[in-house]
Amino acid sequence: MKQKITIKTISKELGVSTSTVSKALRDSHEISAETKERIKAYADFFNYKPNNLALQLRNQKTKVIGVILPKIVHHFFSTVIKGIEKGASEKGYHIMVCFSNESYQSEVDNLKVLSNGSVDGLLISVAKETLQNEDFKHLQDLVNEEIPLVMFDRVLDSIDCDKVIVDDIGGGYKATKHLIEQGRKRIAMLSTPAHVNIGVLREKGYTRALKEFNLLESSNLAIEVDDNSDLKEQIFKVIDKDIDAIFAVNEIYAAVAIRAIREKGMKVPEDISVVGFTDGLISEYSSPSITAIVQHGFTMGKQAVELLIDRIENESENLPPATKVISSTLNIRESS
Amino acid sequence: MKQKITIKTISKELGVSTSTVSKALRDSHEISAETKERIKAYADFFNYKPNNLALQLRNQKTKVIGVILPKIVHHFFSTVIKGIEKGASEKGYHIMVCFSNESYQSEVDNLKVLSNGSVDGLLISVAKETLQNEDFKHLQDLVNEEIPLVMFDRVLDSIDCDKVIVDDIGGGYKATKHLIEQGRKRIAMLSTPAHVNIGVLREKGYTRALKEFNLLESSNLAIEVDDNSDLKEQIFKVIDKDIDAIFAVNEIYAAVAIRAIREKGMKVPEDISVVGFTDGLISEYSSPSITAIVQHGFTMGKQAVELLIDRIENESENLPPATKVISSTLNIRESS
DNA sequence: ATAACATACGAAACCGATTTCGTGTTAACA
DNA sequence: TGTTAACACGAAATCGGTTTCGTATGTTAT
Repeated sequence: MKQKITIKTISKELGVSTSTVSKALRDSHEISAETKERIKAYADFFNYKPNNLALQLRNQKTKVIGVILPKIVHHFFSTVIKGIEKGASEKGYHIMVCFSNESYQSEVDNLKVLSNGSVDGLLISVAKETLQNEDFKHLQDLVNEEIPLVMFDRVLDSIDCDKVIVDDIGGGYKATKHLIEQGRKRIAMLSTPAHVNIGVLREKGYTRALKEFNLLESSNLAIEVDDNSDLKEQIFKVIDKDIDAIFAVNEIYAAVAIRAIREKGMKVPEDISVVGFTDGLISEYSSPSITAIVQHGFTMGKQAVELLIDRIENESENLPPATKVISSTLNIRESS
Repeated sequence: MKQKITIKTISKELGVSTSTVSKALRDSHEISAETKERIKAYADFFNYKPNNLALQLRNQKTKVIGVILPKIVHHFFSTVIKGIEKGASEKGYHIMVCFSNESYQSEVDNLKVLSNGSVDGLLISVAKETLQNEDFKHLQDLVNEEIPLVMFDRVLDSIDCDKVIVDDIGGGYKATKHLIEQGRKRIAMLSTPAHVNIGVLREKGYTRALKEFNLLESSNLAIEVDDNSDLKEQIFKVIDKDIDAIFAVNEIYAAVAIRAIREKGMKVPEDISVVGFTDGLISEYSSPSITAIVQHGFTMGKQAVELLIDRIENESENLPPATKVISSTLNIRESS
């Protein structure tokens, strides 16, 4: 990198002190008009730009927000990032993104680096491994150090900070209710293993809807999908239970379910309706297009970052942590 | 944020100088074993972590790489990011991600902020608007300042820096050749407007394949899709030209094409084969699943960042700029 | 003529680290 | 006993800015 021009360079060249240069560039009244002119002209000509690091160190703020995500190649999370970036840039902040890749150690490492002055605050969605480990010391430390922190999507009850979550229960309820209103009686659910929180919550909504319509006895066909064995085989078994609808905990399960149903010689939605969770490109462009619960990732990201910036800029107020719930909506398409 | 513990705090508390503390923590031989012990114990106990900003300012390097992308909610780009992050973290770097949202002004603004010392180098994929404007001053400035820069995917010939691109011509060629080998004779292509480079290049590959098999007269059915009017209508017109295959410039066009073909009462792949470009979730999970050119975004991101870090760490060598071409492969599925 | 004050600028501290260089103490050696 | 070297540590410069405070000069009021 070419040697950058600094205030010191300018001050030497023009025979003034660094304080004068600094003040002149910031248009201080302490400096005479002609001196200002001279300095500004010189700075302009040589394309002087103040060094960010120096400013950040001096001001004790970076205007950078750290974001730690479990993964990126995922429609929901990339939507969340977009929301975060939008909200951040609107308030003059930049974002520094790291990925835990669902790994506990990665999460800890990233946290350590980011929390050392590089950022003014952190946005975190916890890795799966961390959820399983149940070791949250790194996050508790953050809270203890009073570093502004907002958790989103995958949050921990035991950590005392602002949170933004999707209304998973409500989503599960809406999806199931929709199927019931379409006249479906035997509604299966493809859920996740119990340690993944979202599956549990969405299932809760599913059960609530069934209960409300007195279908708990006849329906209640939830299975926990095992990611380690073949997905389609597991779905085949569900189909064999003489069902007329499937509520899938995510888009991919829904897409694979449709394929499985067809392979069994049945039609969607005539024989079996399918509703997914997460409204991404698959739901939109597959044929038939898939009815799905929209998670509003963009809104979630934007709200999370706004909450965080609010914390950062109004530290003194010391308000108690808040939890925002982003409600989900149903996008009805061809599969139901 | 709670007042952070600094070297100065430690030095005051233990009655030694800051130099001693710094040296002790870095395990310098200049410091006696017992003093080291005392200082380390204290630092450990109060969870001392050196301030990143101070280090970065001192060392004149940040170990951060700036990334500017046109968009994020896009399978290809999120894959690229993943590759970038992987390559970066392997070498101890972090990434700072910004989005231009395809806007020229956004790109310029982001560039300005990042290039002021916050990062050691930059990775850029140019915004559409910038490509149209043909105003590349901001990028030329970067090169003039000798800030390490690697452009990827959407690159500019006129800027003298390292580049990583997808082999779009080869991809178009492979896709078309595959269709020809399946016995297709009248192959349509859904391309982009001429100012979008990728469409032009992929079309070049398409034409080359047709020429090679002497189908240029009979086939050569490329249309430029107009994003402002209805996509499906445009595809209907193409189908009416009595074609037996479609090569779509991206996944979405391919998915919509399949839907249009079905609505016309024809079958995929029996009546019309479809091949897409960009192998994302849509191609994988739609039914029929879509044969597609895999772009290897991950590889592209990883190679780009490795090229960049090489530049950063071996500045002195001053090698001439290189351009890497990531070759694409065909992933054959049900649609062809 | 002198006190009072505004003007225009510089010196120095500060943000939080690292590192070079200098120095006082002690031990070893001639 | 005097010289030298090793040891252990501190002072100060540095990275690139900002800001407080002090001060020389000129202007105005008394």
